[in-house]
Amino acid sequence: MKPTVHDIASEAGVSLATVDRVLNGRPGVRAPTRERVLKAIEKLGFVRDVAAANLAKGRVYPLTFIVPSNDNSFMAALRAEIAAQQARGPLERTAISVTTVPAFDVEALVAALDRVRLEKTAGLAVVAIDAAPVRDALARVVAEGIPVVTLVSDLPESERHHFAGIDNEAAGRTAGSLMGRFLDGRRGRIGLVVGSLEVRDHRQRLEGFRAALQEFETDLTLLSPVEGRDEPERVHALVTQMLRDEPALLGIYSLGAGNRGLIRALSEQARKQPLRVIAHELTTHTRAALEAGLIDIVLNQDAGHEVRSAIRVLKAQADGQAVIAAQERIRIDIFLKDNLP
Amino acid sequence: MKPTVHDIASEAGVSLATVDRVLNGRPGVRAPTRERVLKAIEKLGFVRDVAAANLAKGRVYPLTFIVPSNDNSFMAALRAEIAAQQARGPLERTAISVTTVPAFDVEALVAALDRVRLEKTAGLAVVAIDAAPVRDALARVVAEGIPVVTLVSDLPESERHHFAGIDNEAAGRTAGSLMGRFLDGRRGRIGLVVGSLEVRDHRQRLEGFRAALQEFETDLTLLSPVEGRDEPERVHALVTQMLRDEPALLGIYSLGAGNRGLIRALSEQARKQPLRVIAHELTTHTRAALEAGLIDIVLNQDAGHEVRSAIRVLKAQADGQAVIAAQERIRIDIFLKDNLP
DNA sequence: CTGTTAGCGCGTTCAC
DNA sequence: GTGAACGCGCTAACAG
Repeated sequence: MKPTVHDIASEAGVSLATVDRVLNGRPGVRAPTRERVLKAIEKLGFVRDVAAANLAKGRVYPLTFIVPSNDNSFMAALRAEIAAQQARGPLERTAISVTTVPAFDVEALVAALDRVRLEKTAGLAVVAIDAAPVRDALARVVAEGIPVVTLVSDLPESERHHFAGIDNEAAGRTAGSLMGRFLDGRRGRIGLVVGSLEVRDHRQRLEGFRAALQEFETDLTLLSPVEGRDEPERVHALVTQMLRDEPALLGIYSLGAGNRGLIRALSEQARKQPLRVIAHELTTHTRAALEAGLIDIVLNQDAGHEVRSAIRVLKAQADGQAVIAAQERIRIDIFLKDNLP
Repeated sequence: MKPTVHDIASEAGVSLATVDRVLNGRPGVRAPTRERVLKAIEKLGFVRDVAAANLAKGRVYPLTFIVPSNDNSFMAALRAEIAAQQARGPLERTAISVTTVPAFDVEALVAALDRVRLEKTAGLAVVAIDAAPVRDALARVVAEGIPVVTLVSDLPESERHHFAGIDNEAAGRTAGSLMGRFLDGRRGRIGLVVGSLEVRDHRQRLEGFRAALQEFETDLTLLSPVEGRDEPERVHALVTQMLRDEPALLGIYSLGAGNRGLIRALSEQARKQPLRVIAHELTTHTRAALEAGLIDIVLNQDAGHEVRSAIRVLKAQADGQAVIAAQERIRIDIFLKDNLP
């Protein structure tokens, strides 16, 4: 059967405690003794039973999540996923506490981050805002020795250990690449709806979209982006106006949130020629719009994956174990009405 | 802290053994005693520690996989994923044995299935062939009380407990829906390359593709499908001929394997007008073709997910636990060159 | 520096 | 019917 610490101990002629010290890289073992143990491990092909180790340790990981109290469906889904993992805490040996802060509120976020430093948390996951004070506050948390993962929205210049989210530039390119294939050979205009160009994610998506579209030799013109602030009402007004003012409109790329407004605007108009629409995040609203044919494509990041990945990374980091970054990459999902989950 | 069996025992005023009997639904407990225990469990919100339970049980799940010894990249990837899980056996408390049988060989598969019945396996995962003798052999395995999961290729009329694979009709619809958007308003023809129309998966993809494409009001004509038998050489010859004979060809949907041949044929021709190509399974070849612009879209099923899902389902089935089917659904991945993992 | 020992939460003989 | 006691593989005090 599978070799155990006992087998290693007797093979190496030492006691369990010594084996344990070597296994966990703790001090108090002379080099030659350590060598003997390592050789025994090698020889017997020992693999430690993580479940048993955790059981013995009885360790729990107190983790902190800081997320915006945003009203949109995606953030709600994210919070729901965190709550789900919170409920699984006893099973996963985690104790997750969640702090919500007003969206886009730098000061509130900084205050929350500074509060985290006082708690004895084993790791922090935070939806970052792209601002210098946030970067500094994050640095202070890291300086405290607390592992930090940015969630959904990154802050690459900061000291965060990992980012659990999608490559937004690639997402934009994907949208542009699809739109280019949809409208190849046509002549007309494409509308762009963003949340805010001050948000890094949105800027990156926009860049990627433009770059990918340029590779097609088309007579397509991009309208200058309108900012919907991720608010359905505002998006509704902007899109309605766009549809009225631009008879040659062939497509719309909505790269922010607030798609309820987009969908309402689309359903209110009655055009003869089809309009190709690409949006982000699969929610009840965008799903219904896909099924109704109002939206062609939804690009999605799986909030559940992001949350679970963040937890895995934080636990590994807390234990000083390396993570396989490639394995934690969050994929860009593409949904049509035909491959909905 | 988390309540344990000890807490339940003292709360209910019984011993650990009695609690255990109730927990595992074993006989030897009077109804009133059982009630007291259940009430205590309810009251304290007890959730049993699966890891500790497994540790105590020392249980291992001997699982059997039967897969075709096919030469194509997808099956190779599938076998690699199984091997990877095999290596993780000690950690996951599984002991996986793999049997390979010649592809499309009904007799060999039936023989392998009948051999499984003699082993004391805790579960079987098999890439099915759509044939009556296979269905009967599967029924015999199920009759033996062995949980069975079909992998990649299903056999719905059989007694299998679960299917770990994609909805091929939906995959076909997805391809058709994309092709329709790519070529909307054009006039021309679309080529179809299948492996074999005797394979259920391929028939389903074809059906889905046709159905989705019909929803577009286009002047597109579907050529009758050519059968490449999943062999690169054959596919190469067929596609080369198609490209020569059909000057009005606008797109190709390759719904089987052997895409090496497709890619070679595409790279050898030099057309002026772009050709929209959709294929299945992300391999080193199709990935390179995406990046080179020879293929527009690759639909993919994640072999790793399929294998891991099959294992989870088999273990659950062996323990008589229900699985959340929705959670085990294998998604249809869509890849462009822009969102490659 | 190294060894002994007592658990972690649960399952499973055995006696009673 | 019910309970006490031991062990799964590993960690963590404590001794030595």
